Amino acid sequence: MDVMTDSQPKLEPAQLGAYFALMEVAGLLRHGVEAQLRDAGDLSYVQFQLLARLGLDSPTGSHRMTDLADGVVYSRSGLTYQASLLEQAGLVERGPAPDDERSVMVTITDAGRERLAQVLPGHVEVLREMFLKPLSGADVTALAALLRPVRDHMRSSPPRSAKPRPRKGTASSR
Amino acid sequence: MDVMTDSQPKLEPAQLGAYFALMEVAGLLRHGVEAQLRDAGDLSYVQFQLLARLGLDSPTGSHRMTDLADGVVYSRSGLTYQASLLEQAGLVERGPAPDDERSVMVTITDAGRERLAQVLPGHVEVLREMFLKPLSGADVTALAALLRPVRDHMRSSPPRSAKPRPRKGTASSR
DNA sequence: TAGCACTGCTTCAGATTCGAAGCAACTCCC
DNA sequence: GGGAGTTGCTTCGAATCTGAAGCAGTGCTA
Repeated sequence: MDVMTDSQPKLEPAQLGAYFALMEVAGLLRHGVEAQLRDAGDLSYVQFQLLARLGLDSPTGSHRMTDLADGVVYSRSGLTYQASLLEQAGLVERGPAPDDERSVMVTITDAGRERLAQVLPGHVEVLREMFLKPLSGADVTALAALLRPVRDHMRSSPPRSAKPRPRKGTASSR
Repeated sequence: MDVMTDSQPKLEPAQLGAYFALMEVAGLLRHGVEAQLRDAGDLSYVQFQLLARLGLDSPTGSHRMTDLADGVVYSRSGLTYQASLLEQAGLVERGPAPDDERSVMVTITDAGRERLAQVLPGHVEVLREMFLKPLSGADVTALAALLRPVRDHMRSSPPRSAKPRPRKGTASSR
């Protein structure tokens, strides 16, 4: 529009509106879902996401830790923590990966599937009530179509779970 | 299979897609923004949101605690915590409200405005880079238009910050 | 005006989160 | 095959978030 389109510090109202609405919707939705999950099955949102990813997404019911972390956004250490909790609760099992000794395969157990089935209907209900209610079928499709490219873009540009690790040898040599 | 359309526990793929994409985009975006804010001005996301709300949204630069909490989604106690931190840092001031002795008015200070101005350009930059880049102008408008009604719906249905407080008198007696 | 329920905020203990550091397995290149 | 660098996960300490409980001011009613 004007001289420089590159770094002007202001955003269009629509851009700001989209940003704030997005963050607020996600926050409120997460809050609502979290409460339901706690009531229905004593699961945190993260734990539910992990179970869902294992139980619904994966044919084998297994995933590597890193793959799970990438999907759920959380830090590696946070994932380790939650995976431990799930394992203690008997909802998942952790074992070595067949082809890479470093990796840990997380597998959902029958109890895990059961728990998942137990909370899913209520989860969907909350989703419908809070999120989907004010949207038409076309709206939902449009929304998904708009967000998907953004997600893909975000996934690729910053190495989400692999930060440039500081060189081991602190020496600046070479 | 689907005798009843009301409570069937399954969602359309588009619905699930919209849901997951929404949550993941919001999560990744928040992550990115958080890192930038920390680097540029040593602010957490919440602290930034509070400052932004005070400095940009409000003509007077003041808000009641509760109004802030509603906008930022977080729990009341979390807000108290963050407000304390901001006050310690000299970025806001807390004082009594003129007409209600219970309320606490939070006001942004000059230092707060300065800090806000300091991080804003970078913040916008991250937003553009992560969030707005894959979207056309029309896309952004459409996205905002789709999310706004959802946000309004969520804001109204559950009294977000006013939970039905358990009666003081535990006695169930009449 | 006294009594009583309600609202606004804070305090508190516990749970969850993160980044940095560390250990072990893998890969590449000579 | 040996060594260096890389990757996968865990441990650790510190910061943050949350819900429940508590204190104080307000408004309504008799």
